Amino acid sequence: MVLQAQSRSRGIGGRVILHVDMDQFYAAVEERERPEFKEKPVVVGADPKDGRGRGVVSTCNYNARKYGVKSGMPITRAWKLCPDAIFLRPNYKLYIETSNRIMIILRQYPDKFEQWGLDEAFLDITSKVRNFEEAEKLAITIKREIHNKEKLTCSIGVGPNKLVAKIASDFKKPDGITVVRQNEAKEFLAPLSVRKLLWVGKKTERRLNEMGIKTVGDLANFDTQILKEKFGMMGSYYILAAQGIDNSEVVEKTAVKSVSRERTFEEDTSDIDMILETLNRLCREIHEELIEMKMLFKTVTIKIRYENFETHTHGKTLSFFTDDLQNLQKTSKELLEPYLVRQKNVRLIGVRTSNFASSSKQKTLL
DNA sequence: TCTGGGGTCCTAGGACCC
DNA sequence: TCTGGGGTCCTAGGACCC
Repeated sequence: MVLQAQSRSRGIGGRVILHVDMDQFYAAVEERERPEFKEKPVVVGADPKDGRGRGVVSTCNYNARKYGVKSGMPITRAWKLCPDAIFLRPNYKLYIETSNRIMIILRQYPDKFEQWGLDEAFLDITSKVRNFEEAEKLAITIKREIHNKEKLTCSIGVGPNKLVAKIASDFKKPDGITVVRQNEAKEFLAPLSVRKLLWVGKKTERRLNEMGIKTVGDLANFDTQILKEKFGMMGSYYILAAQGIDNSEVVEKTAVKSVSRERTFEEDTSDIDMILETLNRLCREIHEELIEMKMLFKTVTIKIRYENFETHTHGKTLSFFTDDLQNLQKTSKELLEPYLVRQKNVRLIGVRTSNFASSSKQKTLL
């Protein structure tokens, strides 16, 4: 991921990168469609089912945040914090359509463009501007165009690399612009929690905290050898990141490498027929998508999660590429069956296909 | 706090080949 | 006859992103 594109460094002058991040994207799109929602707390995510629902909050608006609701939070907790909120199921079709139009707008501006999820993008505008002042003006122009055409706001970070631009875009939300030059980067990052760094998630944050590293400044001053030993390649990345250095390029995303579906049951179950029926349905959904993409798969991997959250994956690589539904269903059933033991209720099952070849090359590949 | 769904990449061990 | 080293592919698990 990050590390592969990492080795090349830029010549003198340096880069200018924008990170554009739509504000509370799903909730904002819903508010745009239903302006009366604007004054109320809106939570987009799973169905709370009067406090018995499963799943999490995808996005919520600022009115919901006042009650302590956050994305990623269990929907039952959000329901307890704010039972009067408007709880909406995500309307992905609408978000994807909106996202596609926004990405078309953004693509006009940079030399290099990289979409991140539905609502974020990196823009390398190095050759388009002479300095960071011009970059800030361009950011204003972009914000204005998105707002005129889509009636949505975004926050933009301007930085010398992707890491700093991304953290900067999060600095003044919503509807903000934050500019951080290379010579300001280290100072800008130093007081922030290590958690703000790209690729530092919950687990890594905890490990770093246990080593006495809480802020990016702490990380910058820590023994680099120990970090490398403890965190491997990522350790080397963290050391540079803490200095505000990130040489990864803005690159267009390449073709998808896997297609998967998974389902959490409404209640943990031991109903084998129901589980296998669900498995078949997931296979059908995957199959449809693969046909549309004109892709053949060679590897099938199933996933099972028991009621105690113990999770296993089990995969098999075939000796040939195929897009046959019966084969997918048969293979995933064979892979899953050893895990369907009577003593443990099942919470989730999933199927993933990977190891793709284009079906136009079907005849030549084995 | 009782933890979705769709992805990507890294790690580490093992098989297998030369 | 107790044992190298490099390369590639596969498998399972895990961390992270939105």
